[in-house]
Amino acid sequence: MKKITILDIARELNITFSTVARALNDHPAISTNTKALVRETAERLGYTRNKIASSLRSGKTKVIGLIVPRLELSFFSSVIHGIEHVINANGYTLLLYQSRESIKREIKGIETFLQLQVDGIIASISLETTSYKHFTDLRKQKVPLLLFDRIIENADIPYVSINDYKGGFMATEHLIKQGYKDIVIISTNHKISIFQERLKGSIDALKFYNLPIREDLIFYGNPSREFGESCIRQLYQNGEKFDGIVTPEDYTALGAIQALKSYGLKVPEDVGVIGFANEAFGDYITPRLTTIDQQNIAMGEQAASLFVKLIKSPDFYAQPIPKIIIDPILIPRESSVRKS
Amino acid sequence: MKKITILDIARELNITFSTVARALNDHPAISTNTKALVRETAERLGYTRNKIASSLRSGKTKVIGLIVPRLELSFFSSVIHGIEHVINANGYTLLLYQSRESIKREIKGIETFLQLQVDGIIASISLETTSYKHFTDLRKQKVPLLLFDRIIENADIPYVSINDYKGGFMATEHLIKQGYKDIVIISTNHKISIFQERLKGSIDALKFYNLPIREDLIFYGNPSREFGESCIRQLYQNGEKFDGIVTPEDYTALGAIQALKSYGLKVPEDVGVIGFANEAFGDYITPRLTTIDQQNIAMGEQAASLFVKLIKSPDFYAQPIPKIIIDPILIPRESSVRKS
DNA sequence: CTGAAAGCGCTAACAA
DNA sequence: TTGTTAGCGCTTTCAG
Repeated sequence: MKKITILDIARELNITFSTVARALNDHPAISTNTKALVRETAERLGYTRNKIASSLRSGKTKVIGLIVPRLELSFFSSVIHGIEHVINANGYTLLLYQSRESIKREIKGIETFLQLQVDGIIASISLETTSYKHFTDLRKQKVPLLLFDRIIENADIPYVSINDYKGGFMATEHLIKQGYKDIVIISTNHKISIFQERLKGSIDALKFYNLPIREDLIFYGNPSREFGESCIRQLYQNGEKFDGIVTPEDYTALGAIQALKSYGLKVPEDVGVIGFANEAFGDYITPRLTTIDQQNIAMGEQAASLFVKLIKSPDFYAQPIPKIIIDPILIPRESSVRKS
Repeated sequence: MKKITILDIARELNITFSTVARALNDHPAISTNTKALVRETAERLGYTRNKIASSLRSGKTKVIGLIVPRLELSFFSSVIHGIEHVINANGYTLLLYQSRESIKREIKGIETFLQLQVDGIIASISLETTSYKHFTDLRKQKVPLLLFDRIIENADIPYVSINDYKGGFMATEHLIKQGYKDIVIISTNHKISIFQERLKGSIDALKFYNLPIREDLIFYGNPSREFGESCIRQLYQNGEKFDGIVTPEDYTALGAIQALKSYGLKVPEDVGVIGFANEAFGDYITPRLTTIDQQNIAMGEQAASLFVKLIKSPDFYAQPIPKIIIDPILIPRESSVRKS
């Protein structure tokens, strides 16, 4: 079965293919009658528009490339939900690429997208990414780029993110207000700004409430269940006194809780734990995990809306570069709330 | 900054653009010298191949469309991991579309993919899907299609799946062997074959071990946490005697466990529960959830490998249609193992 | 080993 | 309101 083109439809109706093209694109200068005829014939012959051809000609693909670190994090799958919704509603299709936290793959993804002539790229950078050339180059090439959550600050690239400083502050403040005093801060050794901001927020919260900043209670590592466990192990082995744990994200918190349990410590009675990101599993575990919500779907929708808006304007990178900062929300659950 | 094309490179080197094209495609009839020269110039000028143009000409896009119900299920994100790996290694790119369990969106996804001239489609059907025309039509149009996990049987479409009958049997048998006797089977009201097979397997296990099949202990609904809870609530309200629960997937099992807990019943002491799919959260909850693993990554890799193999053959739908059936694996964890 | 030339299916400017 | 025509950037056949 040969593929049907506008030429086939034209031949069938004894008109030229450009009339057919116009009819299919709902061009105002075509009679309603011809349009109906063309549509009907298209339907009957089983015509499918060849977007490749129209993209080549028009220079627009109506495809947006999306780079996320990994789909396994429910944060990203929810954001995608939001993005996809808005993007599709505006006639765009999403092309997805996972960097798997590798800068090499991130670069590969951008390359692939450029070859495919995507109309723009939305991305959240990998944990490994410390050099930003592959992103700043896009700006030079005038390829629309918008970052979300894991953003690059001061790069004149539009972004949507949460106020991570505030999130860190809120998380720590929450533990303090629940009466926890010796607070361990688990942070990361990644240079990514969101984690740095969260850490700053945590430290400022301690300061604000006149609690000492103890370097021996601050950990730096690769956020993960394993790292959460290992921090608790170290604390335990060093005989440190502590009763609260602030983590950079929920998996680290999960690991911490599991390790605490294994040492016979009760959460939240003996130790309060708070995560970050509101991963889906946090609501299922025992005790249910207190965390900071990043308004995932809203973040996705706002990112996509902003992107769509900018891409319509004559210069995507016109000054000032818009930056949307969303407020984090504290989700208090069992892991940090002592039954009084 | 104007986009660089092979013409620019040709002009720069005083050769024709067709030589440049051949050089870039590593054509055997081009001297190593010219190739080097062309590559170097391409690099220097910042050339990016326009895949849209080459796709239009060659009729191949090297893009595979993937339709999954939803990314939030870790089963799908893991399978995607496997698929992406193999697909990329073979020079293809993945275009992702979520049906969100809606047949309407599923059809929309296929349409989008066809317009984009993807080289083929890999899909797992939505729960809502009972009519298969949009899939069987692909076969008629000779568009390569491969299904995984949620497949359509007897449609002459290649697929990769697990032996769901065996999975259902194993799950039920496991509970029986653990000493549970009054076993509730939660199934679904979806027509999808995988759930039907699991149910059959469960029932046959009861038969095999000479346990009665009690229709009042079989539930049909929409697999979800809520449905799991509601089944337990009904059982409780009806005063049914039961001590084992087989579920169609892990979220239903999660709901069941939570409801059981709320009624003061202990899992696994009073009631044993087994899930299906080995969702990531199952390992985090208390008690840790016994489940059936579907070898997600392997499934993805096998699906992609088979697809790549078939797409290279002259006729994708040549008889016999290959079907790969993977063995399910029982993952015994706390929710079904009584400490003796 | 390289060049010339046709054309993939569509959009859009210009004519009529 | 419709037709004519020229490409978009590349692949590929046929010549040389």
